[in-house]
Amino acid sequence: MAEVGGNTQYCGRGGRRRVTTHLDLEHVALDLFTEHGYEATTVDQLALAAGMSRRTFFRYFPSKNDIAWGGFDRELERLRRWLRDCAPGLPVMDAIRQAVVACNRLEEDEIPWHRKRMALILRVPALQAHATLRYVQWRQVIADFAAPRLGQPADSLVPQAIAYAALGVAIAAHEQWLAAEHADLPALLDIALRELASGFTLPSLARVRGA
Amino acid sequence: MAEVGGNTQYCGRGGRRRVTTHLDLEHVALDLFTEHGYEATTVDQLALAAGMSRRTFFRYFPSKNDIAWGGFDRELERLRRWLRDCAPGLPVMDAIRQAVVACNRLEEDEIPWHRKRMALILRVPALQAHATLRYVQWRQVIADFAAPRLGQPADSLVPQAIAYAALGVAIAAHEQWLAAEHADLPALLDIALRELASGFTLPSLARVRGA
DNA sequence: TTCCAATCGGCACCGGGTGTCATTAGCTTC
DNA sequence: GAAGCTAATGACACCCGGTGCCGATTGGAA
Repeated sequence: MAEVGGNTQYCGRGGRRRVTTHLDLEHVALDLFTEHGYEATTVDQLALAAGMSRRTFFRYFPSKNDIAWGGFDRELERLRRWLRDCAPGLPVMDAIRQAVVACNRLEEDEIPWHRKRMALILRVPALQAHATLRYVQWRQVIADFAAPRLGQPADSLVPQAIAYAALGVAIAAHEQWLAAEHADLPALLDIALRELASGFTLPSLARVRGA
Repeated sequence: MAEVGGNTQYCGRGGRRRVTTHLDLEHVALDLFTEHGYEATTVDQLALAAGMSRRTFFRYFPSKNDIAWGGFDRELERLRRWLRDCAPGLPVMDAIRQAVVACNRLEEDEIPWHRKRMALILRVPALQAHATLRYVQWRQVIADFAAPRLGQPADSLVPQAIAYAALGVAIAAHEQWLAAEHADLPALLDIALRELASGFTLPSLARVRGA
């Protein structure tokens, strides 16, 4: 997990060159997954398609489930920085909303890959389950931000509840984005997180419009 | 999955008696898990301890991960009924809070088993991940309740966000309960769900007390 | 050229999960 | 009480994901 998403072409001095990169392997895998289905694609097939042995595959990714999480660590770091640098006077829930929305503005050419990734993560049961283990870190970022502002430990009830709730509504927004062909992810996240911050008592446009 | 948690001693006419019940098997398994650890306990050992073959074990539970979910379907049904029967004028988030709190009042002699169950589900990574697949049904109950009151489809953004958020804070409350020896689960759920309904803007006792 | 370092490949092995099929145990009917 | 139906059981063979181990390869550096 330490080096997942790392560049990899050549690092330290000495040693053999790596036969491919995490990113290449990820793209090969995502293509096979979307074409034949996740479960139906075996690790042997992935390794074959990537021109490596099965054993070597597991040196690139700790498990088949981890392939779809390419740049996740980088995204986490972005979110963490955004929250660290936001205005001190900003209410906690506003800060979280703005940070999450900002960190989900994707570049145009990344969108197709991101849709593939999210389609897998949100719809394949095995990945849906595995995602939970990754979300732990995401929640930690939120809780670590909220806790000092509330004057409470990060592992206490309210910061944890905020982290869980924020994650939940963010996932719900992602699902809506995925379900609609040309939906606007940041806009959906903004609505969802505003609802959350209001305790779902917004007599808002969103509800009238059926968003 | 259809019959998990079912009674099972003898059902239809004809045929052989089942060698044990789901509940017995669950208790045997929970004991072994808490004694030797979840990962370290193989299905072969479970089957042996329960006096059945490995193959038969998988006729009682679809997977090792499902053992800890004994009465979950019944709990879901309880929650569903509670929400169906609650006062029509009650605000959505209040109804959800009251229902969840009510459905988590445990009988004294069930608490030790429930703590074992939840310790596994919330702390063993494999089960933490698997739980996600069970939570889908829980969220569905919430979304199905909230949707008509908001005049929206159950699969639209706000009902889904509410369901995800409610689930999240409920899990956070369960974690606090598990972490403290003699904590009061309904009380923690009540606090967490009140916070949620207020958008985490409560200047409340909970925060001052550090709950 | 030699040495070192890191990757790669192959192999054996483990554990969860499934399909198949013969066997067993019980109830019902004659 | 024997035949017949039904359903659960047990044994076996597989598949697949994942890991430990070790020798073989491929490069840079001394």
